[in-house]
Amino acid sequence: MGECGRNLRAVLRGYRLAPALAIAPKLPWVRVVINSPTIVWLRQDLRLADQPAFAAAVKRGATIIPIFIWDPTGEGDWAPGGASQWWLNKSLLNLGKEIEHRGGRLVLRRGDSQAELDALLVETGAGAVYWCRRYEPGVIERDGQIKHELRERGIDCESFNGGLLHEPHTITNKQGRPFQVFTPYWRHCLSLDKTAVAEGAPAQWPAPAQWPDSVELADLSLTPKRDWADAFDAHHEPGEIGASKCLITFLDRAVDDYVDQRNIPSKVGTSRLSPHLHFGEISPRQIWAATEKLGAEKGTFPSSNGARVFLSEVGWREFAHHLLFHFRNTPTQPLRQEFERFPWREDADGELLKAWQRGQTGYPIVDAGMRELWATGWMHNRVRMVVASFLVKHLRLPWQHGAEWFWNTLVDADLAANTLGWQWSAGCGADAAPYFRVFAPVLQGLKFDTEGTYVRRWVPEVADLPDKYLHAPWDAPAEVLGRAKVALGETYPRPIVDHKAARNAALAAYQKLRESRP
DNA sequence: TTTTGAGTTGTTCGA
DNA sequence: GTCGAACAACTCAAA
Repeated sequence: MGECGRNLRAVLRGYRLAPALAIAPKLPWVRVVINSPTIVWLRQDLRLADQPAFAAAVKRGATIIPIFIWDPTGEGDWAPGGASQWWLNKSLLNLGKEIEHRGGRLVLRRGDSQAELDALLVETGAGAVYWCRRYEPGVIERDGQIKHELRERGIDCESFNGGLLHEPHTITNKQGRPFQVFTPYWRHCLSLDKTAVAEGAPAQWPAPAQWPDSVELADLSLTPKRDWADAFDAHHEPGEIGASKCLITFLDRAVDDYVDQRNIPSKVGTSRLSPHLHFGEISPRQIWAATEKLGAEKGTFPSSNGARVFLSEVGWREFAHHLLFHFRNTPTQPLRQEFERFPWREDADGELLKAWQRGQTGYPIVDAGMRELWATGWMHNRVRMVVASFLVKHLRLPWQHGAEWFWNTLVDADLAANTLGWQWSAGCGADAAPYFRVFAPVLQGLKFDTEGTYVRRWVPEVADLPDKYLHAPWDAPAEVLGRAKVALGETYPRPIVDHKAARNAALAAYQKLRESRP
């Protein structure tokens, strides 16, 4: 069916078309300038550079209307959590400012995505809708329906790869199946052609004569009701500019020592790009290009281990998307099905979970991590592994509980990464930690927070303990505790589980799982 | 086609 | 005190 036929059907469905389009329909054999505006639907690609949806809109040559629709119920079971909403609010604020600097406007709407797009098409007479793809199962389904609907109505509707080096559907192993082990996956990706950085939004905005209605940012109610997130400001700078600063600082100061320093939670040894990447304020393509460029200038690329290991972390993000795309039930179900029968511990009143969430387990490194998370919306990756292992193995509580808490409290909460991380920790996912790998909280503390800087910062109750006992206050003699003004069970909890006993119970539970295999 | 070796992040035990 | 081995099972690719 030609454009005219589709336009006709659109009219029959009750949609008013742009006059320009109705008068000069785009026919395959006639080159016609399409004057109807292009809607660029922004989602998790909140940036103006390396933005293929904007690039395509520029190429189309009409006015551009960038929109964001707040549609939490349209995200399946995974509406953005509180911390993510805090970030999103700031990110949208900054993106709106950037667009305004260029003479444009960011149109904000709330409600059902399809309904809002429909309304915007009517209001603006737009003839095209472009967006960058997302990979969450619920979102894939929704977007597919929307694309189908719009195309049925003769709207030029296209989606693009804005957030990955290689999209999941383009990667398979030699048997044509999805990879389940990281190393061969990443080797394969590295053998492929590099993905080039795309063009972005125009410097001078081709603004429509009339902008469609927009709600105020505050109307999206993205700021938490309680004052929980007020302190986040001190730790993060959401937005495209913040993302660039973050990358430049990291490449400038930290990438060369990344291999060692990334494990020290008291230091800024990691890139801290995760929330920026999640919201698409920066793309992995830009990160790749910048890492290569600055490394080449310094003469450290490709020879530097730091850069290589850093880029392989970007690879883990890719791998997470690969797995989520190909194994769509993994946000709630273990990839390895036998883990459905794992004998989790009863926690009827939820006291164990609560103690973990609040950083009251009695293990300082665990509590420090959980409190950093609550206070800043972020937690150092080394500590994420420690607290995850603690929840799943020491407390033997379902990894899904941890995933849910992280989902609500992390500013970088990302369905793909969160799912991979938790399944990896629980040992039930792809390329997972072996069952016998039970992180010992005291050892991890001593190894990666030797001076105790991190624990003292987040668990001030024990700050006056000498290094020797900081990570295991219960081992300290009474007089040492007294001098440090620590009263176990009063000022700071006794350990809620005994490490050795908990470790053995976890190993026994995994043993049981093996034996009960059908 | 079959076999083989290697695989993000650890801990404990015993020599 | 240090060091290597053992702790599954499975995926993937190279031989």
